[in-house]
Amino acid sequence: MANSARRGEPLTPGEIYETALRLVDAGGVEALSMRKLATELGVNPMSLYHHVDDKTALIREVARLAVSRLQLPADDGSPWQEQLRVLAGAYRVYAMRHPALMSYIDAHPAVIQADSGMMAVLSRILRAAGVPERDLGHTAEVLIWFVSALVTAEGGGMLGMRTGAVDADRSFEIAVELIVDGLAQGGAFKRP
Amino acid sequence: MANSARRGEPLTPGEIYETALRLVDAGGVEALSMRKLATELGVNPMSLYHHVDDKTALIREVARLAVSRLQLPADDGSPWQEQLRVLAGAYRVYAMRHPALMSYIDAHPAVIQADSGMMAVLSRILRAAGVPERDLGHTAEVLIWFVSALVTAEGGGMLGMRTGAVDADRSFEIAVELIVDGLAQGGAFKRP
DNA sequence: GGTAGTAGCCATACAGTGTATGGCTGGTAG
DNA sequence: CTACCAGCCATACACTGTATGGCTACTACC
Repeated sequence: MANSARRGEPLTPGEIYETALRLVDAGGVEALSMRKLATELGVNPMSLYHHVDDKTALIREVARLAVSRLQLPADDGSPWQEQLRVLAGAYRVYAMRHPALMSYIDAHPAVIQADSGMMAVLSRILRAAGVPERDLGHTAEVLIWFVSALVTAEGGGMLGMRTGAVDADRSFEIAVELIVDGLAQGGAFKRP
Repeated sequence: MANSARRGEPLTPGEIYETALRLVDAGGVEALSMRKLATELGVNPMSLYHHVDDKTALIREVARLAVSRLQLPADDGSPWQEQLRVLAGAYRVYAMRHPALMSYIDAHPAVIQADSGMMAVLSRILRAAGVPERDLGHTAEVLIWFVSALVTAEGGGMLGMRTGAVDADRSFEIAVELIVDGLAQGGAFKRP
């Protein structure tokens, strides 16, 4: 394997994705260009294509890398209401770490086919909340989109842009409590 | 005013925005380029700049045009639960007409500072639901993000991509009923 | 009526993008 | 020793947004 003329060692997928993630975090997805990434790595732009199919594949891998770092809370036996609050909080913290990437993922969710362990944890909690099996998928989907949109908006500084409301913590609290109350009520799952 | 060499009449903002909206609806925001738009209008690309500041201003105007067509239901005296369902449904129908643009607006809400009449209608309904004045802004914000994310996802064919759930109508129904129940419960607005 | 001003349009050019193509080099398998 | 090929790179193409400057024909004013 011939290594680079201007670098000591060959490129690794790891450093490519890490560096790309850094660029995205710093300037948004639109600030990530193959040329900038290459310069950052001290390498010719075309060299990247020996490790990555194309730019969309690169971003998908970067997204996967970020998602893999989502810290999911374990089942601690506490009531489902509390576990749901904790899960939402964890998702929020995670989103604040990569706001630009979150915004991209929201618009291109194909990048993550299976949401790592997120779906499993959420399903368990929803079952505990009494959501019937036939509505589990739909409900999980809805809740992920709800929370995802909200934390992405907050991370992108887009909260309060429509209404002037400014206290993000309060908005998030209201959001979570609305969901908890709605689930507890269970009216959405009544047999027709 | 010298009119075009290759067109009979001067460009109008109207036809520019209409055509741009058509392009966006057809191929997404990324399919809208100044050159394509110009060709579509039978005009030189640079001619557009006499009517539009730059591309982001163009998109903002296109978004405004689309938003102005949102059909908001009037107060018909029915219970707030019902009015909220109708409002959500109207938003959904509207979003399905311009899915690509919705996705863009969700990621760049700065394009619409004041959501036309949407905020007013929503505020009225929330007041009727008993949401205290100090939480009105936050709650409205949260709900708009909730519903907006969901219908954008549906319009973009991104629903079911995370969980495999496929019945969009059912997902939407669950979403709305969760919100209605949550508001009715009112636990989110209890004094600390 | 003549003239200055300008609205509208266009040609050219520049810096940037993703990536297809093909060639070089040096380590490794047979 | 030879063939192969992983890794890297130089060049090139089509595309993007838009800065600059020039042309033309209409309007406003003297």
